[in-house]
Amino acid sequence: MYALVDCNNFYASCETLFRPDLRGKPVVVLSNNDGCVIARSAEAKRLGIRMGIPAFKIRHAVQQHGIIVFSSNYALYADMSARVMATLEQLAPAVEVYSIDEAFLELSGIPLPQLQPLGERIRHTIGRHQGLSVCVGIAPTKTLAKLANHAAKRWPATGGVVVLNERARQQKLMQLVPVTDIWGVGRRLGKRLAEQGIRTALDLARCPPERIQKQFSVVLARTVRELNGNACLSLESIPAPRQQIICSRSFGERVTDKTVMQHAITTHAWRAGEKLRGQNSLASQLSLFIQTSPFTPGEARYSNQATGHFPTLTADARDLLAMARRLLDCIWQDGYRYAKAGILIHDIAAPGCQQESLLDSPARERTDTLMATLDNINQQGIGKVWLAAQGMEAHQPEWGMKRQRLSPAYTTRWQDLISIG
DNA sequence: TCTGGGGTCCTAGGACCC
DNA sequence: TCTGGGGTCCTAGGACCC
Repeated sequence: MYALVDCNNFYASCETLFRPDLRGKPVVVLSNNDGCVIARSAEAKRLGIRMGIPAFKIRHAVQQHGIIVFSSNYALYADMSARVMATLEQLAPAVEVYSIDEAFLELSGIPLPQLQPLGERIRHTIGRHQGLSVCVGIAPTKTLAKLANHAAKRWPATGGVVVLNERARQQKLMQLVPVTDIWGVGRRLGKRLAEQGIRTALDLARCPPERIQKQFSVVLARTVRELNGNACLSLESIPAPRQQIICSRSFGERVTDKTVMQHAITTHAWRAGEKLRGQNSLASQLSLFIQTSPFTPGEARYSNQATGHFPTLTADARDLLAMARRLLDCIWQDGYRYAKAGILIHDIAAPGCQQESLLDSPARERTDTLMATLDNINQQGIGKVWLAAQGMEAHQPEWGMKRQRLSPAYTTRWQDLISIG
Protein backbone atom coordinates (compact mmCIF):
# COMPACT_ATOMS: atom_id res chain seq x y z
CA MET A 1 0.00 0.00 0.00
CA TYR A 2 1.04 3.57 -0.68
CA ALA A 3 0.09 6.74 1.11
CA LEU A 4 0.07 10.20 -0.39
CA VAL A 5 0.48 12.96 2.17
CA ASP A 6 -0.25 16.45 0.87
CA CYS A 7 -0.18 19.71 2.82
CA ASN A 8 -3.34 21.79 2.61
CA ASN A 9 -2.92 25.20 0.91
CA PHE A 10 0.77 24.83 1.67
CA TYR A 11 2.22 28.29 0.89
CA ALA A 12 -0.77 30.10 2.32
CA SER A 13 -0.62 27.94 5.45
CA CYS A 14 3.11 28.69 5.90
CA GLU A 15 2.30 32.40 5.80
CA THR A 16 -0.40 32.20 8.46
CA LEU A 17 1.70 29.89 10.64
CA PHE A 18 3.55 32.83 12.20
CA ARG A 19 0.63 35.22 11.84
CA PRO A 20 -2.18 33.80 13.95
CA ASP A 21 -3.99 37.10 13.45
CA LEU A 22 -4.56 36.08 9.83
CA ARG A 23 -6.21 32.72 10.53
CA GLY A 24 -9.70 32.57 9.17
CA LYS A 25 -8.99 35.42 6.75
CA PRO A 26 -8.58 35.16 2.98
CA VAL A 27 -4.87 34.90 2.15
CA VAL A 28 -3.19 34.46 -1.25
CA VAL A 29 0.44 33.95 -2.26
CA LEU A 30 1.78 35.28 -5.55
CA SER A 31 4.33 33.76 -7.92
CA ASN A 32 7.79 35.26 -8.36
CA ASN A 33 7.70 38.92 -9.35
CA ASP A 34 4.27 39.12 -7.72
CA GLY A 35 2.83 37.83 -11.00
CA CYS A 36 0.04 35.29 -10.51
CA VAL A 37 -1.86 33.74 -7.64
CA ILE A 38 -0.27 30.36 -6.86
CA ALA A 39 -1.75 29.56 -3.45
CA ARG A 40 -4.95 30.42 -1.64
CA SER A 41 -6.30 29.87 1.84
CA ALA A 42 -9.66 28.12 2.14
CA GLU A 43 -11.30 31.53 2.66
CA ALA A 44 -9.72 32.95 -0.51
CA LYS A 45 -10.89 29.92 -2.47
CA ARG A 46 -14.38 30.47 -1.15
CA LEU A 47 -14.27 34.03 -2.51
CA GLY A 48 -13.71 32.55 -5.95
CA ILE A 49 -10.07 33.62 -6.41
CA ARG A 50 -8.83 31.34 -9.17
CA MET A 51 -5.47 29.56 -9.29
CA GLY A 52 -3.04 31.18 -11.70
CA ILE A 53 -4.93 34.42 -12.17
CA PRO A 54 -2.65 37.47 -12.70
CA ALA A 55 -2.40 39.60 -9.58
CA PHE A 56 -3.58 42.79 -11.27
CA LYS A 57 -6.88 41.15 -12.12
CA ILE A 58 -7.83 40.59 -8.49
CA ARG A 59 -6.99 44.07 -7.23
CA HIS A 60 -10.64 44.90 -6.88
CA ALA A 61 -11.45 41.73 -4.92
CA VAL A 62 -8.44 42.34 -2.68
CA GLN A 63 -9.79 45.73 -1.69
CA GLN A 64 -13.38 44.67 -1.42
CA HIS A 65 -12.82 41.60 0.76
CA GLY A 66 -9.62 42.56 2.55
CA ILE A 67 -7.66 39.71 1.04
CA ILE A 68 -4.13 39.53 2.46
CA VAL A 69 -1.52 39.18 -0.29
CA PHE A 70 2.01 37.77 0.06
CA SER A 71 4.98 37.51 -2.29
CA SER A 72 6.50 34.02 -2.55
CA ASN A 73 8.85 33.30 0.34
CA TYR A 74 10.65 30.15 -0.78
CA ALA A 75 13.15 30.32 2.07
CA LEU A 76 10.22 29.78 4.43
CA TYR A 77 8.37 27.18 2.34
CA ALA A 78 11.47 25.09 1.65
CA ASP A 79 12.39 25.04 5.32
CA MET A 80 8.87 24.09 6.46
CA SER A 81 8.80 21.42 3.75
CA ALA A 82 12.06 19.91 5.03
CA ARG A 83 10.57 19.76 8.53
CA VAL A 84 7.41 18.02 7.32
CA MET A 85 9.47 15.48 5.36
CA ALA A 86 11.70 14.81 8.38
CA THR A 87 8.59 14.11 10.45
CA LEU A 88 7.25 11.72 7.80
CA GLU A 89 10.58 9.86 7.78
CA GLN A 90 9.95 9.02 11.41
CA LEU A 91 6.42 7.77 10.80
CA ALA A 92 6.84 5.53 7.76
CA PRO A 93 9.30 2.89 6.60
CA ALA A 94 10.09 4.66 3.29
CA VAL A 95 9.40 8.14 1.96
CA GLU A 96 9.55 9.63 -1.52
CA VAL A 97 9.54 13.42 -1.52
CA TYR A 98 7.37 14.07 -4.55
CA SER A 99 7.11 17.86 -4.43
CA ILE A 100 7.58 20.71 -1.98
CA ASP A 101 4.30 19.87 -0.25
CA GLU A 102 3.72 16.19 -1.06
CA ALA A 103 5.27 12.83 -0.26
CA PHE A 104 4.50 9.22 -1.08
CA LEU A 105 5.01 6.67 1.70
CA GLU A 106 5.40 2.96 1.27
CA LEU A 107 3.32 1.08 3.80
CA SER A 108 3.91 -2.51 2.83
CA GLY A 109 3.93 -4.83 5.81
CA ILE A 110 1.45 -2.75 7.80
CA PRO A 111 -1.73 -4.72 8.50
CA LEU A 112 -4.89 -3.32 6.88
CA PRO A 113 -6.70 -2.40 10.10
CA GLN A 114 -3.77 -0.22 11.12
CA LEU A 115 -3.78 1.95 8.01
CA GLN A 116 -6.57 4.30 9.05
CA PRO A 117 -5.04 4.91 12.50
CA LEU A 118 -1.65 5.49 10.87
CA GLY A 119 -3.13 8.11 8.55
CA GLU A 120 -4.69 9.83 11.54
CA ARG A 121 -1.41 9.71 13.43
CA ILE A 122 0.40 11.35 10.49
CA ARG A 123 -2.17 14.16 10.40
CA HIS A 124 -2.03 14.63 14.13
CA THR A 125 1.77 14.60 14.35
CA ILE A 126 2.37 17.10 11.56
CA GLY A 127 -0.36 19.27 13.04
CA ARG A 128 1.46 19.27 16.39
CA HIS A 129 5.05 19.47 15.18
CA GLN A 130 4.77 21.79 12.19
CA GLY A 131 1.40 23.43 12.79
CA LEU A 132 0.33 22.45 9.28
CA SER A 133 -2.71 20.56 8.16
CA VAL A 134 -2.28 17.62 5.78
CA CYS A 135 -4.55 15.13 4.06
CA VAL A 136 -3.68 11.46 3.67
CA GLY A 137 -4.80 9.07 0.94
CA ILE A 138 -3.94 5.37 1.20
CA ALA A 139 -4.38 2.81 -1.60
CA PRO A 140 -2.68 -0.09 -3.40
CA THR A 141 -1.19 2.08 -6.20
CA LYS A 142 0.22 5.57 -6.36
CA THR A 143 -2.51 6.74 -8.74
CA LEU A 144 -5.23 5.44 -6.41
CA ALA A 145 -3.44 6.98 -3.42
CA LYS A 146 -3.56 10.31 -5.24
CA LEU A 147 -7.26 9.75 -5.83
CA ALA A 148 -7.82 8.87 -2.17
CA ASN A 149 -6.00 12.04 -1.16
CA HIS A 150 -8.20 14.03 -3.52
CA ALA A 151 -11.25 12.59 -1.78
CA ALA A 152 -9.82 13.36 1.66
CA LYS A 153 -9.40 17.00 0.64
CA ARG A 154 -12.70 17.34 -1.11
CA TRP A 155 -14.94 15.81 1.57
CA PRO A 156 -14.25 17.14 5.09
CA ALA A 157 -16.46 14.38 6.53
CA THR A 158 -13.59 11.97 5.80
CA GLY A 159 -11.58 13.67 8.53
CA GLY A 160 -8.73 14.16 6.09
CA VAL A 161 -7.83 10.47 5.83
CA VAL A 162 -9.12 8.07 3.19
CA VAL A 163 -8.11 4.41 2.90
CA LEU A 164 -9.13 2.92 -0.44
CA ASN A 165 -8.43 -0.76 -0.18
CA GLU A 166 -11.67 -2.33 -1.37
CA ARG A 167 -12.49 -2.47 -5.05
CA ALA A 168 -16.09 -1.46 -4.41
CA ARG A 169 -15.08 1.74 -2.60
CA GLN A 170 -12.57 2.58 -5.30
CA GLN A 171 -15.24 2.26 -7.96
CA LYS A 172 -17.78 4.24 -6.00
CA LEU A 173 -15.32 7.10 -5.73
CA MET A 174 -14.13 6.87 -9.33
CA GLN A 175 -17.73 7.21 -10.47
CA LEU A 176 -17.89 10.64 -8.80
CA VAL A 177 -14.56 12.00 -10.00
CA PRO A 178 -14.07 13.65 -13.39
CA VAL A 179 -11.35 12.03 -15.45
CA THR A 180 -9.28 15.25 -15.47
CA ASP A 181 -8.88 14.96 -11.69
CA ILE A 182 -6.84 11.81 -12.21
CA TRP A 183 -3.07 12.12 -11.79
CA GLY A 184 -1.61 12.20 -15.30
CA VAL A 185 -4.74 13.36 -17.12
CA GLY A 186 -4.59 17.03 -17.98
CA ARG A 187 -6.81 19.35 -19.97
CA ARG A 188 -5.79 18.11 -23.43
CA LEU A 189 -6.18 14.43 -22.70
CA GLY A 190 -9.41 15.20 -20.88
CA LYS A 191 -10.82 16.77 -24.01
CA ARG A 192 -9.78 13.91 -26.26
CA LEU A 193 -11.17 11.38 -23.79
CA ALA A 194 -14.47 13.24 -23.56
CA GLU A 195 -14.85 12.92 -27.34
CA GLN A 196 -14.95 9.19 -26.78
CA GLY A 197 -17.45 9.49 -23.96
CA ILE A 198 -14.86 8.91 -21.24
CA ARG A 199 -15.76 11.44 -18.58
CA THR A 200 -15.30 9.93 -15.15
CA ALA A 201 -12.35 8.15 -13.61
CA LEU A 202 -14.44 4.98 -13.70
CA ASP A 203 -15.04 5.34 -17.46
CA LEU A 204 -11.27 5.40 -17.93
CA ALA A 205 -10.62 2.53 -15.53
CA ARG A 206 -13.01 0.36 -17.56
CA CYS A 207 -11.14 0.86 -20.85
CA PRO A 208 -8.86 -1.94 -21.98
CA PRO A 209 -5.29 -0.65 -21.47
CA GLU A 210 -4.17 -2.08 -24.82
CA ARG A 211 -6.69 0.07 -26.62
CA ILE A 212 -5.71 3.15 -24.63
CA GLN A 213 -2.05 2.52 -25.42
CA LYS A 214 -2.81 2.32 -29.13
CA GLN A 215 -5.03 5.40 -29.21
CA PHE A 216 -3.21 7.54 -26.67
CA SER A 217 0.08 6.50 -25.12
CA VAL A 218 1.85 4.00 -22.95
CA VAL A 219 1.68 6.55 -20.15
CA LEU A 220 -2.11 6.69 -20.10
CA ALA A 221 -2.31 2.89 -20.40
CA ARG A 222 -0.23 2.73 -17.23
CA THR A 223 -2.69 5.06 -15.52
CA VAL A 224 -5.55 2.71 -16.49
CA ARG A 225 -3.71 -0.23 -14.97
CA GLU A 226 -2.97 1.73 -11.81
CA LEU A 227 -6.64 2.68 -11.46
CA ASN A 228 -7.41 -1.04 -11.52
CA GLY A 229 -5.09 -1.71 -8.64
CA ASN A 230 -2.22 -2.95 -10.77
CA ALA A 231 0.84 -1.07 -9.48
CA CYS A 232 3.10 0.13 -12.31
CA LEU A 233 4.89 2.88 -10.40
CA SER A 234 7.12 2.18 -7.43
CA LEU A 235 8.40 4.32 -4.59
CA GLU A 236 11.51 6.25 -5.58
CA SER A 237 13.02 7.18 -2.27
CA ILE A 238 16.43 8.12 -3.71
CA PRO A 239 16.03 10.98 -6.15
CA ALA A 240 17.84 10.45 -9.45
CA PRO A 241 20.22 13.22 -10.49
CA ARG A 242 18.53 15.84 -12.64
CA GLN A 243 18.92 15.45 -16.39
CA GLN A 244 18.28 19.10 -16.93
CA ILE A 245 18.95 22.19 -14.85
CA ILE A 246 17.20 25.47 -15.53
CA CYS A 247 17.76 28.78 -13.81
CA SER A 248 15.65 31.59 -15.15
CA ARG A 249 13.75 34.62 -13.92
CA SER A 250 11.52 37.32 -15.22
CA PHE A 251 13.00 40.69 -14.36
CA GLY A 252 11.39 42.97 -11.80
CA GLU A 253 11.78 45.74 -14.37
CA ARG A 254 12.52 45.45 -18.08
CA VAL A 255 16.23 45.27 -18.88
CA THR A 256 17.63 47.39 -21.70
CA ASP A 257 21.28 47.60 -20.67
CA LYS A 258 23.69 44.87 -21.67
CA THR A 259 25.76 45.14 -18.48
CA VAL A 260 22.66 44.59 -16.36
CA MET A 261 21.77 41.60 -18.54
CA GLN A 262 25.30 40.25 -18.05
CA HIS A 263 24.91 40.48 -14.30
CA ALA A 264 21.61 38.62 -14.48
CA ILE A 265 22.74 35.78 -16.71
CA THR A 266 26.04 35.27 -14.88
CA THR A 267 24.07 35.03 -11.64
CA HIS A 268 21.78 32.40 -13.22
CA ALA A 269 24.87 30.55 -14.47
CA TRP A 270 26.31 30.67 -10.97
CA ARG A 271 23.12 29.20 -9.51
CA ALA A 272 23.03 26.52 -12.22
CA GLY A 273 26.61 25.62 -11.26
CA GLU A 274 25.61 25.34 -7.61
CA LYS A 275 22.81 22.96 -8.53
CA LEU A 276 25.11 20.99 -10.82
CA ARG A 277 27.81 20.60 -8.15
CA GLY A 278 25.13 19.90 -5.55
CA GLN A 279 24.24 16.69 -7.36
CA ASN A 280 27.89 15.95 -8.18
CA SER A 281 27.47 16.23 -11.95
CA LEU A 282 29.31 17.84 -14.83
CA ALA A 283 28.04 19.80 -17.82
CA SER A 284 29.10 19.36 -21.40
CA GLN A 285 27.07 22.23 -22.77
CA LEU A 286 25.22 25.29 -21.62
CA SER A 287 22.41 27.26 -23.26
CA LEU A 288 21.33 30.81 -22.74
CA PHE A 289 18.01 32.36 -23.66
CA ILE A 290 16.79 35.96 -23.51
CA GLN A 291 13.36 37.26 -24.42
CA THR A 292 11.05 40.25 -24.41
CA SER A 293 7.55 40.00 -22.96
CA PRO A 294 5.05 38.04 -25.06
CA PHE A 295 2.21 39.93 -23.39
CA THR A 296 2.87 43.58 -24.07
CA PRO A 297 1.02 44.48 -27.28
CA GLY A 298 2.69 46.80 -29.73
CA GLU A 299 6.15 46.27 -28.26
CA ALA A 300 8.95 44.96 -30.48
CA ARG A 301 9.47 41.29 -29.74
CA TYR A 302 12.71 39.39 -29.72
CA SER A 303 13.63 36.02 -28.33
CA ASN A 304 16.71 33.98 -29.01
CA GLN A 305 18.82 31.23 -27.54
CA ALA A 306 22.34 29.94 -28.05
CA THR A 307 24.21 26.82 -26.95
CA GLY A 308 27.91 26.35 -26.35
CA HIS A 309 29.95 23.17 -25.82
CA PHE A 310 32.76 22.92 -23.31
CA PRO A 311 36.05 21.38 -24.47
CA THR A 312 35.97 19.13 -21.41
CA LEU A 313 33.17 18.42 -18.93
CA THR A 314 33.02 21.00 -16.19
CA ALA A 315 31.19 22.25 -13.11
CA ASP A 316 33.56 25.15 -12.57
CA ALA A 317 31.68 28.41 -12.13
CA ARG A 318 34.35 30.27 -14.07
CA ASP A 319 33.78 28.08 -17.14
CA LEU A 320 30.00 28.37 -16.89
CA LEU A 321 30.02 32.14 -16.46
CA ALA A 322 32.52 32.70 -19.26
CA MET A 323 30.34 30.60 -21.58
CA ALA A 324 27.21 32.51 -20.57
CA ARG A 325 28.90 35.81 -21.38
CA ARG A 326 30.19 34.54 -24.71
CA LEU A 327 26.72 33.33 -25.68
CA LEU A 328 25.20 36.65 -24.69
CA ASP A 329 27.58 38.39 -27.09
CA CYS A 330 26.18 36.15 -29.85
CA ILE A 331 22.49 36.86 -29.30
CA TRP A 332 22.25 40.24 -27.58
CA GLN A 333 20.44 42.90 -29.60
CA ASP A 334 20.30 46.52 -28.52
CA GLY A 335 17.01 48.35 -28.45
CA TYR A 336 14.69 45.78 -26.90
CA ARG A 337 13.05 45.78 -23.51
CA TYR A 338 13.96 42.35 -22.17
CA ALA A 339 11.58 40.67 -19.75
CA LYS A 340 13.27 37.37 -18.97
CA ALA A 341 16.53 35.45 -19.28
CA GLY A 342 17.71 32.03 -18.28
CA ILE A 343 20.42 29.40 -18.31
CA LEU A 344 19.85 25.76 -19.27
CA ILE A 345 22.13 22.79 -18.80
CA HIS A 346 20.76 19.63 -20.37
CA ASP A 347 23.76 17.52 -21.25
CA ILE A 348 24.64 16.36 -17.78
CA ALA A 349 27.19 13.65 -17.04
CA ALA A 350 28.53 11.90 -13.97
CA PRO A 351 32.18 12.42 -13.04
CA GLY A 352 34.45 9.73 -14.42
CA CYS A 353 32.90 9.95 -17.89
CA GLN A 354 35.00 12.84 -19.02
CA GLN A 355 37.55 12.84 -21.78
CA GLU A 356 40.41 15.02 -20.57
CA SER A 357 42.10 17.40 -22.93
CA LEU A 358 45.29 16.17 -24.57
CA LEU A 359 46.79 19.63 -24.79
CA ASP A 360 46.33 21.19 -21.40
CA SER A 361 45.75 19.18 -18.27
CA PRO A 362 43.09 20.93 -16.25
CA ALA A 363 43.91 21.09 -12.58
CA ARG A 364 40.69 19.24 -11.80
CA GLU A 365 41.40 18.71 -8.14
CA ARG A 366 42.24 22.33 -7.55
CA THR A 367 39.10 23.64 -9.23
CA ASP A 368 37.02 21.10 -7.31
CA THR A 369 38.52 22.31 -4.05
CA LEU A 370 37.96 25.93 -4.94
CA MET A 371 34.31 25.34 -5.90
CA ALA A 372 33.65 23.23 -2.82
CA THR A 373 35.10 25.99 -0.66
CA LEU A 374 32.92 28.67 -2.24
CA ASP A 375 29.79 26.50 -1.97
CA ASN A 376 30.60 25.78 1.63
CA ILE A 377 30.94 29.43 2.57
CA ASN A 378 27.64 30.24 0.88
CA GLN A 379 25.79 27.36 2.52
CA GLN A 380 26.93 28.13 6.03
CA GLY A 381 25.29 31.50 6.09
CA ILE A 382 28.43 33.26 7.31
CA GLY A 383 28.43 35.50 4.26
CA LYS A 384 28.26 35.31 0.51
CA VAL A 385 30.97 35.07 -2.10
CA TRP A 386 30.43 35.35 -5.84
CA LEU A 387 32.30 36.19 -9.00
CA ALA A 388 32.75 39.84 -9.91
CA ALA A 389 31.11 39.21 -13.28
CA GLN A 390 27.79 38.94 -11.42
CA GLY A 391 28.01 42.58 -10.45
CA MET A 392 28.63 44.10 -7.06
CA GLU A 393 25.08 44.63 -5.87
CA ALA A 394 24.25 40.96 -5.39
CA HIS A 395 21.59 41.53 -2.72
CA GLN A 396 19.50 44.12 -4.52
CA PRO A 397 20.40 43.75 -8.19
CA GLU A 398 18.82 46.12 -10.68
CA TRP A 399 17.22 43.22 -12.52
CA GLY A 400 15.94 41.53 -9.35
CA MET A 401 12.47 40.27 -8.65
CA LYS A 402 9.60 42.39 -7.53
CA ARG A 403 8.61 41.14 -4.07
CA GLN A 404 6.62 43.87 -2.45
CA ARG A 405 4.71 41.70 0.01
CA LEU A 406 7.50 39.46 1.25
CA SER A 407 7.12 38.03 4.75
CA PRO A 408 10.13 37.48 7.04
CA ALA A 409 12.27 34.33 6.78
CA TYR A 410 10.96 33.30 10.19
CA THR A 411 12.82 30.01 10.40
CA THR A 412 16.05 30.58 8.48
CA ARG A 413 17.41 34.02 9.36
CA TRP A 414 18.35 35.13 12.87
CA GLN A 415 17.22 38.71 12.51
CA ASP A 416 13.81 37.53 11.28
CA LEU A 417 13.20 35.36 14.33
CA ILE A 418 9.82 36.16 15.78
CA SER A 419 9.83 38.04 19.08
CA ILE A 420 7.08 37.83 21.67
CA GLY A 421 6.38 40.23 24.46
C1' DT B 1 1.76 49.27 -15.57
C1' DC B 2 1.02 44.29 -14.00
C1' DT B 3 0.98 37.28 -16.75
C1' DG B 4 6.25 32.00 -12.39
C1' DG B 5 9.80 28.65 -12.40
C1' DG B 6 10.96 24.66 -12.32
C1' DG B 7 10.85 19.54 -13.92
C1' DT B 8 9.56 14.65 -16.38
C1' DC B 9 8.49 11.33 -20.12
C1' DC B 10 7.08 9.99 -24.77
C1' DT B 11 6.68 10.23 -29.83
C1' DA B 12 7.56 11.31 -34.54
C1' DG B 13 10.56 12.27 -37.98
C1' DG B 14 15.01 13.13 -40.05
C1' DA B 15 19.82 11.93 -40.62
C1' DC B 16 22.76 8.50 -40.75
C1' DC B 17 24.79 3.69 -40.47
C1' DC B 18 25.52 -1.17 -42.31
C1' DT C 1 11.49 -3.33 -65.57
C1' DC C 2 13.35 -4.11 -61.07
C1' DT C 3 15.42 0.07 -56.03
C1' DG C 4 15.78 -3.74 -48.76
C1' DG C 5 15.58 -4.13 -44.19
C1' DG C 6 17.10 -3.25 -39.95
C1' DG C 7 19.02 -0.32 -36.76
C1' DT C 8 20.68 4.11 -33.73
C1' DC C 9 20.85 8.80 -32.37
C1' DC C 10 19.22 13.36 -32.09
C1' DT C 11 15.85 17.01 -31.88
C1' DA C 12 11.55 19.32 -31.55
C1' DG C 13 7.32 19.34 -29.80
C1' DG C 14 3.54 17.82 -27.01
C1' DA C 15 1.71 16.23 -22.94
C1' DC C 16 1.86 16.02 -18.08
C1' DC C 17 3.24 17.34 -12.96
C1' DC C 18 3.95 20.68 -8.82
